[in-house]
Amino acid sequence: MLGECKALANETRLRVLEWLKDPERHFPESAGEAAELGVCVGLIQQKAGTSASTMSAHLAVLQRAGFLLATRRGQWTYYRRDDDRIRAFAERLHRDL
Amino acid sequence: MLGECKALANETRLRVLEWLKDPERHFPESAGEAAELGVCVGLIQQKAGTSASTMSAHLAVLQRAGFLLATRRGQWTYYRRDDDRIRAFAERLHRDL
DNA sequence: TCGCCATTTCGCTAATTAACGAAATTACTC
DNA sequence: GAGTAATTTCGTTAATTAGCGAAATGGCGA
Repeated sequence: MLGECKALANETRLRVLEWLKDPERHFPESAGEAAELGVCVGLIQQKAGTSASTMSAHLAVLQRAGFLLATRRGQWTYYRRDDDRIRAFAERLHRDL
Repeated sequence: MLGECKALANETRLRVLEWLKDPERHFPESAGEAAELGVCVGLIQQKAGTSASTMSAHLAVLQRAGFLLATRRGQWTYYRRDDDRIRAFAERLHRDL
């Protein structure tokens, strides 16, 4: 609960979660192949306007909180939403908050 | 959204919200009279083990986020949950997150 | 009015979080 | 195996948040 809330308590991380709801729309460069794998760090970092290392840390926080899934494919790491766990968290909040 | 999440991103504040779900149980000293008004700062502060000023700041954060309602009665300020707005927030999170 | 009590505000210090660039790591490509 | 590109880790600095005690405020009651 605390970890999840802390993960959401940051502008940049909220925006990333939002973008990943519709990757096609927010990352048109990322077309085709890796659509269901998610979006690679470089593109997210570029769109957010942060350094690569900063974005890497943000994505790690979101992953540890259970909101994102990461898949390493060669030299790229693709991130996508873990909608099941996001929904589960929202429901737990609705029950317990 | 950000403000609400930040408000929840703190152990002490989460515990206060939890306690106020059942004031009778968690604040038996506060019996009777002011039951529906809520619980005064002093009792909450004492239970949490913080200074009065620290708790005052936490309660202000929760109030600004819309999770608590405050009623000043004489020299006491009583806090209680704003369950309507808490529920509304949980639902918005369920929709938008 | 005076003094007291609960609460809030102020000024400050410590802890946590965010950010960067440089260096290290990982994994293709040649 | 060497070179290259993407990502992560490391070390550091800046910004935000949490905490306290002391002082100020607001309101009761003698």
